[in-house]
This record gives sequence, C-alpha cells and structure tokens, in this order.
Amino acid sequence: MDSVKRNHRATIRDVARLAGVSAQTVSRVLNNHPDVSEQTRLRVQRAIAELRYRPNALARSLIKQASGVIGVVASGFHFYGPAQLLTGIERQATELGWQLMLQVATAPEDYDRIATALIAQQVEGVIWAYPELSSERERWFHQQLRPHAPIIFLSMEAGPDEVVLSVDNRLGARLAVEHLINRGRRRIGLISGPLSLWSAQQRRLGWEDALAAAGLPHTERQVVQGDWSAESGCRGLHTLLQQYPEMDAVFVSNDQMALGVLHAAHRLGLGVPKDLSVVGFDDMPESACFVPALTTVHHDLFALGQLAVREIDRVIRARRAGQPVTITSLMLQPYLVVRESS
Amino acid sequence: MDSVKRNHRATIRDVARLAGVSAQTVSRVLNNHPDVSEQTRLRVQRAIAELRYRPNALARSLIKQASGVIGVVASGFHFYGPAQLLTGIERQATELGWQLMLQVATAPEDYDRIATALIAQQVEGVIWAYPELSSERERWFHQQLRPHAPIIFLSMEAGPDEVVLSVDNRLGARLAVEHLINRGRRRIGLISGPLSLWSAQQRRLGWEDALAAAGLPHTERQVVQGDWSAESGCRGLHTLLQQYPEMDAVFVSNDQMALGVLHAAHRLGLGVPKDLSVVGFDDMPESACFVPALTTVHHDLFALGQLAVREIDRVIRARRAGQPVTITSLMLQPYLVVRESS
DNA sequence: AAAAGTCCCGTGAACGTTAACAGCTTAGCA
DNA sequence: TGCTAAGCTGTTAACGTTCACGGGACTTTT
Repeated sequence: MDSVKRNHRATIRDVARLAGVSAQTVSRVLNNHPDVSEQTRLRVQRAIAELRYRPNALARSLIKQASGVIGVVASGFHFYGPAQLLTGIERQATELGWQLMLQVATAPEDYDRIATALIAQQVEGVIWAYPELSSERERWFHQQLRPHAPIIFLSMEAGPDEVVLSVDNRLGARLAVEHLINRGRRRIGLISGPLSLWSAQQRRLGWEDALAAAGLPHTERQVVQGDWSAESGCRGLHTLLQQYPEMDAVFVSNDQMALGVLHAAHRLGLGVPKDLSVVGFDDMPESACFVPALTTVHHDLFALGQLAVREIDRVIRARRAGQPVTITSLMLQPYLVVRESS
Repeated sequence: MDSVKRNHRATIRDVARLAGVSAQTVSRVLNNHPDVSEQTRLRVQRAIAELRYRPNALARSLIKQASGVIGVVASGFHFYGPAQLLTGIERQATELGWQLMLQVATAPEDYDRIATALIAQQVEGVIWAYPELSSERERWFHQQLRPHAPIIFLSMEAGPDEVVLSVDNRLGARLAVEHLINRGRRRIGLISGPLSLWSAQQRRLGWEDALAAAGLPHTERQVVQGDWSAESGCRGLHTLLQQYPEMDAVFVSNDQMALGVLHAAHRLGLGVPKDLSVVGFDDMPESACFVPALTTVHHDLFALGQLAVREIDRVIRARRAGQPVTITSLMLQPYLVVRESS
C-alpha cells in the first residue's frame, strides 16, 4: 500500500503529494517566492512539518550551479596565529551563510589532494591560509585551482594576479627590534620560525631592517631557526647563547617560542629583562601572563580571517552576477605591546 | 560550431564525446571498473587530461546516496583540548578519505542552525565535540539529527542510546589532587572550568573524590570558576586567596588557567611550589616551559579524535552494507606528569 | 554446430531540486 | 463585451553522475 520506502528521507515530491500541490509550489514555499497564496503556503508548511522534510542542499547545488561552500586550507590548529585566523574565517562565514569545507595542509605534497577535493566538492571560492613560500606555487595554482574557483591567499608573498591579504610581518618585526634598540640593546639575536614560511622570512627581514637602520651588524651567528613551538624556543636560546654569547636581547618570532626562551633564561639564571630582553610576536592572550609578562607585537588575525571571507564573498557574488570585480592585496598594520620582558 | 559553452566545466559527457565512447564508459574508467579495454581506457584518460575534466562530487553523491562527508561540531580553536581533538579528527578523516564539514558552536542556541546545515549537506555521520551538559540535549538530538545520521559524542555525559567517547576527566583530577595530598598538602583549592561543561564538572568531582577519600573537607570557599583562559586563572587565584587564605595548593582545571595562576603567584611573591603547589590539566607542550614547569594531567585528545573518526567510519560502512553495528562508549585513561610546580 | 560464457560497451532511468515556460482563473478597465 | 493584467499553479527539462539492464562480438565447451 504505502509506496514510501521505510527509512527513506522525505523529498520535495513527498511533501507535494501530501499537500496536494506540485513540487514546484513546494519549492516556491521553501525559497520564499511571492507567488504562492497564503492558504497553499500553510498547507505546504504543514506537510513539511508532518513529514519532517529537510531540503537536500546537494541537489539544490547541482541545479543552481552554486554550492554555497567555500574551501579553507589551513596549516593546523596548534599555533595561535592559524587558530585565530580560522576563528575569524568561521565567524564571518556563518554570518554570511557560507558552509566551510576544511582542508589541512602539512606540506606542499598535500596540494594535489586538497585541490582535487575542493574542486570535486564544487567550492565557490578558496581561502588559502597555508603560508608557504615557493616559486612553483603560482604556476601550480593557475593550472589547477584558479580555473574552478577564485582564491584569496593569506600571509604570503604577493605574486602577479594573486590577491594576498596579510599582516605586515616585516613592519611588526622592525617595531619590535627598534624598541630593543631604543632600550639601549645593541647585540640582538633572532629566533626565527621555519624560513620556508613567508611570515617567518618577513619577520627576519624586519629584524635585519632595524639593525641595518641603526648601523648594527646582522650575521648568521645571531640567528637560530625554530619551529614555532615553545620547546624549540627553549633549545633555540641555548644554541644562540653558544653562537653569540654577548647577546643582550632577542627577538623571538612568535610568543610560544618566546615562552620557551623565558623558561630557558630562568633555568640559566638569566634575568629578564635585566640580562636579556625578550620580545615576541603574536600577542596571544597568554602572553600577558608569562613570567615575566611578554613584550610582543600585536596583530589582528581574527580580523584578517573575517576580511578574507568578506572579500571572497564579494568576488563570488560578482561572478554570479556576471560583473567584473577587482579586489586588491592588502596588509594590516601590527603594533607593539610593551610589557615586562624588555 | 563549437557547442561547448565557454567557461563551462567539462562534464563526463564532454569527455565521452571526445573519446568517442559513452558516458558510462568514462564513468567506469573514473571508478576503476575492470570491464574496460586497455585501449579505451587510454583514450578516455587522454580525453580527461585534455579537457582538464574534474568529476563533480555533488552529482556523484546525489545518485550514490552517500556524500562522503562527515560533520564536525567543535567549540572553537582557542584552547588546547579542542584544538588537539580537531587535529586528530582531521588527520584520521583524510586518511580514511572523508571530507569534513566544520561547524563551530558557541552556545546551545546554535544547535538548530548547525543541525539544519549538516542535514542539508547530507553528512553521513556527525562527531559532536561541543561538550555541553544539558538535560534537553538527548530529546533534541533524537528528534533532529539522529534520524538522518549517526552521531558520536565526545566528552560529555553518556545518556541511554548515545555513544560517548571521552577521557576520564574525573580520574585525572583525582590523580592530580591525590598527588598534592601525597606531597603533604592539606588545604587544596580548585579553579574550575565553566561548570556548564561536562569536563569541567567531572574535574571538579575528581577533586572532591580525592579530598573526601583523604578525609579532607571540600567547601564552596575553596572553589572558583574560570573560563579556561589564562587571564581567568590569574583572577581566580586572587579571588581564591581572599576566600581561602590558608590554601597551600591549588588544582587548576586546565593548563592555560594554570599559567595565569603561576603568573599571579609570581606577582604576589608566592613561591611555587614552596608556598603554593600548582597542578594543571591537559599537558600542553608549552606547560613544560612554564616558569616553573607545570605538573599536570596528560590526556591524549589527538587519539580520541582519531578514534571518533574510526568509529563513525565503522558505523557508516555497516549502515551502507545494511548490517547492524554496536559501538560502545569508552573512556581513555589520563595520567599525571610531575614537574616543578608541585 | 549449437550452447554457454566472457569481455566490452551502450541505453535509459534515476538521484532531488529548480528554471523556464505555459495555462488557468479572476479582476480591472475601456 | 472584449482585452489586458495580475495572481497563482502545474509541466517539462535540466544539473552531472551512476545503476540496472541489455546486447554484440568473440571464445570456449559440449
């Protein structure tokens, strides 16, 4: 008798049958089209409720040629910066009604898998927040992803025809190091992040800028490369003190590594800031609670994430409407927060 | 002449036409079906490459009645625990070939929006990692989400017919407090997380367990509620010292708040562990670098996330095959890591 | 030499929704 | 009275893929 299969989700046709109307009319009710009489609308809504009908976004995407999904390529959740970025992206995306398809990259080898997945899922735009620095990147993206969906890159080198939103890492680093110089420090070390990443490289350049502007030397023995983790900051300080024993201040490329530096200094009996000044980068909320409280560079990655979504949203809407858009690259300005460690 | 629209993605039919075969044959090549001659396979693959054809996962999902997507409901990226969980989930999901549709909940008011979105996107399973403690939860889920997709809950109270994977927070807290008691401390305070969350409540119960087992009192003045942030730990210690001045040790419900406690103690001139022992919960990598290094409870949320994906994968596969599955709730055992702060 | 099996390939329908169009009714107007 | 417009509803086709089925060519078996 009952031709509806058990355990089968109700479709728009089931609703139509129950309400005694056509599928098209149900569709009109679902999409708030005006051309439906109040009486029919109510009947349809009752049928929807009774059958617990839920629209199928996949079918809708297929016919509409618009999935309502944007892809996000992130580098993980471990560190403060990426996490803040994701938070901003997520917040703005749900506010504008976009769904997020999340992809985590750990190395350039993941690019192919990620691009394939995003294209298959018909994402309408991509926010690429894996800040790798590679010469092949541009060629690759143009071939693969770009023909299918617009991309906005975050925190990387701007190439031609690419839109990149970022924080001015170089400026931030310069501010940090200038501050150390103003406090009378002259022998300033650097614990950098992985130099394959644009942000790490920019922060290093900012450190060089400040030293050069003050006529101070910057040599390889003043630099150690970490991996953003506290533990690497800890090791970094030990190595740095061996390479560069006369150091009286250190600029650390993120707050988590700076925490390791504070720890190591404490262990070694070095007073901060008396014997060694320390400045970090990120201004995580925890940094105010370090012992001693950390001087650091503040940047608003939450805002950057939000902005990225708003921009991709603009591009996508314009595309749908067949209008041309221009969005341009942009850099947010960071600033220094002075606390006890300098 | 050329009937293919400009800017239009190639479809399986375009490939078929170019290769001189039917769409079905192209489909067979794409899905590695055996019944294709080597010669045809090559012709099709050449056509795919030439047209830069990419399969449309939405169309495939629609006909296959299987989206290959699982929904993840998270509480954000700010704190160590949730971030670890997400990392484990993401890693295992890509390993098993699942796509992730990410939803962030900040309050129970978000449930409706999130469930609607996940159902619309035809997720085949849901990992619910927003650890809220609410009596209405069960009723709600049975009505809404359960009929559409299996759910695994993480870190919450197990109800009937619900599968919950979690860490034994209560045990972890008991271990921490027993350790403090073994070190001779008798007046042990608690800085808890938001008590609307199951994990925070469990940790509080573990603290009570240990005190009760040792015949020690536990009163309201020994407790302060924080919000997981370092800053709230800082404030928490101040409040707690006012309410409970004779305190000689404190169990802090997560490491980030413990950082705030260490900071506040340092500011107040309290020696840790001499005047005040501190034990945290989480064992974030940074905790080993706190000043002093933090004694804390280690739990493996990465493994928990992986496990959750493996279990939902099992359930989904069984469902597809029409087989019954039983998965059962489970608790991972945490352990104590003793460092300098106790 | 017929029957059966294997290999390879194509046809038509279906998944759940919406776009485009057509058609019917009623109202308004000259 | 006839004409136009407005309001509401239904029909058909389409989105891009796969499933179920059928069938031809060739090989093997009896």
